[in-house]
Amino acid sequence: MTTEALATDRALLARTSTAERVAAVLRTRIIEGYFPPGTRLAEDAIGSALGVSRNTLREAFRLLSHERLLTHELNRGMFVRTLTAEDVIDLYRVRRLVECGVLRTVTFPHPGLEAVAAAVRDGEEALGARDWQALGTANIKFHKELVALAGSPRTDELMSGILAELRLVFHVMADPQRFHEPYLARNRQILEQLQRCDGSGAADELDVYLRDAENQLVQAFAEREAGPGA
Amino acid sequence: MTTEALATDRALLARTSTAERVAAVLRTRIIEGYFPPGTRLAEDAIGSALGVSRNTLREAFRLLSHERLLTHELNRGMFVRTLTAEDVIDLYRVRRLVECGVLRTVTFPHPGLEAVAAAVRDGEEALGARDWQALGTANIKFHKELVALAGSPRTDELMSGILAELRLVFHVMADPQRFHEPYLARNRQILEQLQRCDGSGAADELDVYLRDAENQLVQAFAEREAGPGA
DNA sequence: GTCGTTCGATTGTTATACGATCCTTCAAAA
DNA sequence: TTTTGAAGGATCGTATAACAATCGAACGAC
Repeated sequence: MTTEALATDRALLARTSTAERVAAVLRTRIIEGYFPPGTRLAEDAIGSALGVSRNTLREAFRLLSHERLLTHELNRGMFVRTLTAEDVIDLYRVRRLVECGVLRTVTFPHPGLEAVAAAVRDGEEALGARDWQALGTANIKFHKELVALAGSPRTDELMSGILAELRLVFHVMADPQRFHEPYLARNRQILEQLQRCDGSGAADELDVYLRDAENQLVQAFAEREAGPGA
Repeated sequence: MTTEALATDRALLARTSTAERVAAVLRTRIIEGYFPPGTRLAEDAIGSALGVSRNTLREAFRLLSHERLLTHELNRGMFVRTLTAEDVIDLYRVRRLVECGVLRTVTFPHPGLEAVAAAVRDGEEALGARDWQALGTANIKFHKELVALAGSPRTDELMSGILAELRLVFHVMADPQRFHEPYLARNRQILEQLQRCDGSGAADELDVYLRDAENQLVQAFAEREAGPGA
């Protein structure tokens, strides 16, 4: 009997520090919109509410600020990040660079395509059930699995951060949940191109796809700028 | 008189926190090899040596662990990251994806090429002066400027992290400083292709360039594995 | 030689304290 | 009226101390 088989179980055993658990709680709250962008997170208030000390909370804050979900102003504290139109543009610039770059390398029957297909199916089922929440989740999973085709831990982590920021962006949309709906059909089309080993064609289509989404979001930002309180 | 012109000076005024300054000191020490990979950084020892409290030091540790220069093991402390051959492979996978992806977009006279040209010149001057330290710095600057052509803050930061990790990798080379020397001529060639707006050709050449460097490093890792104490 | 126990060292976390900085308020001066 | 300056409170940045939890090594029992 070998002990190597247990190596994969190690991650399950690894306990998480208090700071990481606190960060997870705050991350969820921020993404779901409980703490809207611009909110100040006072150390005292949050710390006592969650029952952790300031030191531990600060460590959690630092974790989240590295994920770009919080920004830190010296002697002023932590704030939920407020993204600008320029941020959206940069986020989509990175997405086009990375996602399209990965797709272009798919010129053979890639085993990871099964996970991509699963994400597409999840999205289609969510559409059938009119579960917009699940649809958004499936769409994000689709793009995460696309990048995972590269088999690069660092690229995965990069994408994970980019998508976390994007969830912050989606909050500016009037109806964030339905934002993803029209892209569902295009997801399947890209999947089918990949299954035909036409990575280059898939990349070209994804490029247009991402430009469309970017324009849609930038326009939403422009409208918000025009009439914030209207 | 407008105040907008002063906006760029703001970064200079912004004081840095103690944790950031401590992180800067440790970062330098790690990169220069004073703390070799695998070294454990005890909170007490480092903290008292630098004259900062444990809390502040821990914030600095967290900064560096996010840069992947340190790894954190629960209840065991911080260690200088020890990279594996797989890390090298992944680092170069990301480099090919990002650097080549950026180059491929250069199909017009890009103003940022001046900075790239400056990095090439720096390298050539360093070679003439046989200043291997400066040569390595110039080479890293070359690649950083290549990526900067994308004009994307997030891509710049990603690349900055990748290059920091690479400096850790170079320590496995018997003669890290001269490692970069043969790539200098290829830097100029890529620059000239970019100046001819042949981004695609430059990308193709850089792809081979990076594969060569990767193989060289992976081989050095294999030799180190074979006879660590020889 | 393997297993269980003990013990010292180090980290994880909390609590407290004080100086530094920011924001607000309000009054005085131009 | 607008601007300037000062006082005050609130919050953060940092240091210090303390205790619990955990790890690693040494020791001893079987």
